[in-house]
Amino acid sequence: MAVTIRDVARASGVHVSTVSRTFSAPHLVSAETRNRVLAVAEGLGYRPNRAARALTTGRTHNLGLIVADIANPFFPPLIKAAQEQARERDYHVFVADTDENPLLEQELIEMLSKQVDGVLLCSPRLSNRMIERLRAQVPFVVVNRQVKGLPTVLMDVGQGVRAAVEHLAALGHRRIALLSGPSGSWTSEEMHDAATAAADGAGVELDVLRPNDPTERGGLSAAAAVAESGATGVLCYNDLVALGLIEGLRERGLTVPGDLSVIGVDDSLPGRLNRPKLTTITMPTAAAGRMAVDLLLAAVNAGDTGTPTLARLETRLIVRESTTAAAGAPLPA
Amino acid sequence: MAVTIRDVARASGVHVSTVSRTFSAPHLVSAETRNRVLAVAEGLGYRPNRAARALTTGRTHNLGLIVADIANPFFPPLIKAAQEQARERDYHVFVADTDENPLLEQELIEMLSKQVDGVLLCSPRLSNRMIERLRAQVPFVVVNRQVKGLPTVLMDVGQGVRAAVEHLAALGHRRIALLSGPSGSWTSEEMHDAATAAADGAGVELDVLRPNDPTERGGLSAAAAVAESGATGVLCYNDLVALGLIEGLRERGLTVPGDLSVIGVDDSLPGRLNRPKLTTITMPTAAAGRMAVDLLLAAVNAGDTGTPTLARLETRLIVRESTTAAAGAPLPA
DNA sequence: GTGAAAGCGCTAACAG
DNA sequence: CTGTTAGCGCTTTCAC
Repeated sequence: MAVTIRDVARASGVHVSTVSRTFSAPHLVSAETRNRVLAVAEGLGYRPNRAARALTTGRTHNLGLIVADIANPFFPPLIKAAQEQARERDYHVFVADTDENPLLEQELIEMLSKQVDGVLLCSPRLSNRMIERLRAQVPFVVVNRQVKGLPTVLMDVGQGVRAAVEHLAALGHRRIALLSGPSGSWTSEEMHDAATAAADGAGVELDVLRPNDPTERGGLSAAAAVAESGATGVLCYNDLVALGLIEGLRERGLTVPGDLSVIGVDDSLPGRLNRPKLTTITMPTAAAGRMAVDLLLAAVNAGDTGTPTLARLETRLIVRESTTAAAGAPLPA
Repeated sequence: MAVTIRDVARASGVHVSTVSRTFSAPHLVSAETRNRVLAVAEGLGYRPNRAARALTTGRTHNLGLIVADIANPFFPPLIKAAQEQARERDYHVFVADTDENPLLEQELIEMLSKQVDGVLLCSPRLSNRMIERLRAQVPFVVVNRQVKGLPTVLMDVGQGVRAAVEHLAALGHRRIALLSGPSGSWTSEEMHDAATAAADGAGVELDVLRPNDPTERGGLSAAAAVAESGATGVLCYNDLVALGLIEGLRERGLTVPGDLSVIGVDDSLPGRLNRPKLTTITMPTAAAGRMAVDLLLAAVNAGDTGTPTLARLETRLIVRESTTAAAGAPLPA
């Protein structure tokens, strides 16, 4: 067995509770005793057992982070930022991948609930009803979806989408296609609404197309429909879809941005490294991860009272190389 | 407070120990009692508290997974596979990012050690000495580095590197550059040794160049050196470096594979999506993640006795579009 | 097959 | 400021 509080107490000639206090409420211990205990603990290599502590305090100092797909380049920066922020606040984080499967998501939440002080739900696939039922078991913060009454971190794609549509319109594109994402995706709905409004405002046509899949495969298989739509500008659900689309268009002899202008979402690594460099909408995923951790910790420590917070993070368009003036249209001044 | 074993006991008219057995040793309970307890537990929404269980059993059913950089596309598939494998075996996993910082790595291991049954160390930056010291606190499995006496999962880059060098030689490249990785990287050493031997065997020149950084920036800033080296074939530490290099070369008016052939390592998403599609060496990261979990669990359950295991996973060359015959050389039959 | 009792490592009143 | 006592939720002998 590892060294416990009892070993330290014995070796430093004090009672266990004094050792306990040395670690969890140092100011209640005389400097002299404290130093002695600390020295002994150090020497013995003592580490408080957090699980045991959790049993009495009711605080595990652990968080759960549940994402749909770790391998989707959208998530790693968020995961990285979240676990870093948590660590700085002395929390550890369980990361679990639901494989886009709502049932698994629910099961994971339930399994984890006893072991964490709160759960970060990123782009959950669970129904709102289910989420509201589960919240009795453990505090949540939801990222990238709006659930009534829960603290939420939203990345305001609408902003970026409007800018994107206006950008395309300014380049002379009169017909724009929107390759939207999986049904049930909050982001996809937001994009749809913002794009519709912006297209209306800019006086351009908007075709809404639905790929199978929020990945390069989805984009690839949507290429035919895009080509037939007559659109010269395309806004994609994410960078992966955009990259797949570009590939699919190329297979049809269409070039980007020569024949069509394409815009992605996420500002992901593959998009930045692609040729042409992808024009895209930034998603502040790292900031969202940090903010979500802070909101969760606040909810945990405040005991879930108070108005549920809603953090809206800004997105913006980054113009790179995959968009240019429509054929026959003059470059804007 | 959540519902405990005591609530279930009371509600089903049995002693707590019977409820306990129903969950942890069902065969010791009569079918009748068991069903009743189960039904009551279900109704009450009871979930065993794993932390409390850990206190008596000494098994947390948690694992730690420590990686250098979650955002590096090499890791997400490994993380995903590892946590999935763990989940199937009823384990949860803490994921922690060390930011390539050995001190942080050590601290994370120590903090996590009491809370997990074992730790997966991926591409650790810690010294061997330190790792050996820490192993007293918690069982390890090391991925992508060889530490004497510890269970290890290695991806045999050497294999792929030999194939890569031979591939370049067969295409008529007489001078090959190796853009190796950070010092202290086991993979980089392996690549170096294998490349040297293979170049020797194939009768081609090998230049070894050291980029700053195992990322696209490293490749970008190595472009000048590569161009000056006179090499017509380049093997890079990873896909990111390769992609950065290609970009840097292009800025110098050099095209790939027209002027130089470039090979990466990892078979990562950005490489697959790039144009030209990157010729690369597969790293079976997902398999490594699964295998590492199994080795760790075996070590944990065997009590760390027995010969430390060494799993060597195969790598292979995937020829895509970034390599072609050297200028003036005929395509091989 | 089930109950009683002790204890895992730690914290939290309560005394003193 | 420090020791005493009880107990967190669960498992595990040991009886019966």
